[in-house]
Amino acid sequence: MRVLVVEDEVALAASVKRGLEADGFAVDVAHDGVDGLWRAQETAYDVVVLDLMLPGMNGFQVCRRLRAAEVWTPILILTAKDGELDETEALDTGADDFLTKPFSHLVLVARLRALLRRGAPARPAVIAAGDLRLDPAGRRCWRGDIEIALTARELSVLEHLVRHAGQVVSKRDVLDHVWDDDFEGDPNIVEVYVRYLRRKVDIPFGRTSIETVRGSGYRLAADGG
Amino acid sequence: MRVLVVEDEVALAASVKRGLEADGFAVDVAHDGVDGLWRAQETAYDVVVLDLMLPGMNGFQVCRRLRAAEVWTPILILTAKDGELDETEALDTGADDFLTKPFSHLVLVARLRALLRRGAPARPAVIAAGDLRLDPAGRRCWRGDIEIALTARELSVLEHLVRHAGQVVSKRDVLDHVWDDDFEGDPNIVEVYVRYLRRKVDIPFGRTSIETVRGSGYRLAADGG
DNA sequence: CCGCATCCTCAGCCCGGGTTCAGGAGCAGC
DNA sequence: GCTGCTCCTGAACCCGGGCTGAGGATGCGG
Repeated sequence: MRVLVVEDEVALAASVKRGLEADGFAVDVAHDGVDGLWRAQETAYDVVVLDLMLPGMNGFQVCRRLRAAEVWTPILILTAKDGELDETEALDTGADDFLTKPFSHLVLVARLRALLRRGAPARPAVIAAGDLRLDPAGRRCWRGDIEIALTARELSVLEHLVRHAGQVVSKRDVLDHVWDDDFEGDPNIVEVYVRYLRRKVDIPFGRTSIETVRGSGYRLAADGG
Repeated sequence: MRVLVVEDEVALAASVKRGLEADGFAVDVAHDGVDGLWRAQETAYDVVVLDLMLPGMNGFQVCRRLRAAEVWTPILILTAKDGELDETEALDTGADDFLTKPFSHLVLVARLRALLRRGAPARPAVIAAGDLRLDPAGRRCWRGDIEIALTARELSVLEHLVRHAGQVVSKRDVLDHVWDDDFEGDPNIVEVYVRYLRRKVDIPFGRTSIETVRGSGYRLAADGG
């Protein structure tokens, strides 16, 4: 695991480096924002530890620039102040976690490992069944290269189907996962949305990805039909 | 995707609910630990967001109880304090991730999606007797590589036979396991379905996997015929 | 305020398939 | 072979799950 530590306080940087190396990390250190930004772009680090207060370019800027450059390496922000503003701003700039100084070595390692466990955020985060792709975060959907316009509900229903591709999901199941607790309407709504979906993702392409399993529910073909 | 938010601060809960709904989640809210525990057990949520500081029962307790009750829904813990103890303890009690308040909406959503992505890996769970395979969850059946279309009843009957392959199962037994308790119709129905099955899984393949044991019942050949 | 997209309701239709039934075939004992 | 079972088989009935089109309600942007 390769870590980049961007920290201008030499003593602290050295201490962190030593600690992390003892825990089996390979550690590089940058002492200012510009250098940190450069290294983070040039090298495929598994995680970046980024101080906020830096000479030249501060942590926020580094973070934003990295994300702008499509670098999605997990970033843990270090902040001296315990200001709410710092924290929210840090996370809004695309950081994945933050830690307030002073911090214990144990916590730092725990958080780094947590970030690593999650792995690179795989920003697109699309799920797929065959050539039917779906980006839950971006609320988009494609059949092959063709993007399909889906409404929020349609996409939610399809998302649930894609996440269980190959398995039969009952209408009750869809209802429970896509609609609120307090939905007490006509369960027929599921059939209606399946129909909407078929009209958009199957029929125009001459496919049959959403199969009806009479008496049980629906099944999205694992290969997308 | 169905989310349960357990959070006693009404304003925060409402804000989170609104935010998540805008991102296409179906959100239920519980305002104390007892309610949260109850709902999380009763409903198949895809993920639970759990505040630590709760009236009645705190987040740790809720988390531990859920795991003790064999509920493995991913849990994201929210903590106000930035205590080292909180974090490690949270992960020890079976939580899957934690987030320190205040947090940005973006980060919350990103983490929830990360948890969902890790979600249940869709186990195949097929049962078989020789080259006769059957996927109870997917409601599908194959003889070798050839898929066989079975109706719900047919598949239920065959499933019971496959689960007892090599043993004789009586008609009464099949009736009891496949049909409702209150079924008081013609027991001949079992014979009828055995016939349907033979027509689909045996005859076209020149096999005899379902043997009649006169006076006792039927036996599915352990090697699939 | 109007128009449009989205979400949901409703009622009618169709057909798959679960069940029943009656008669025929096969097996066992005499 | 005859009798009395059990089991097989084909056809017919009919219920209800699933599909569909139309239209009302709601909310949002212009």
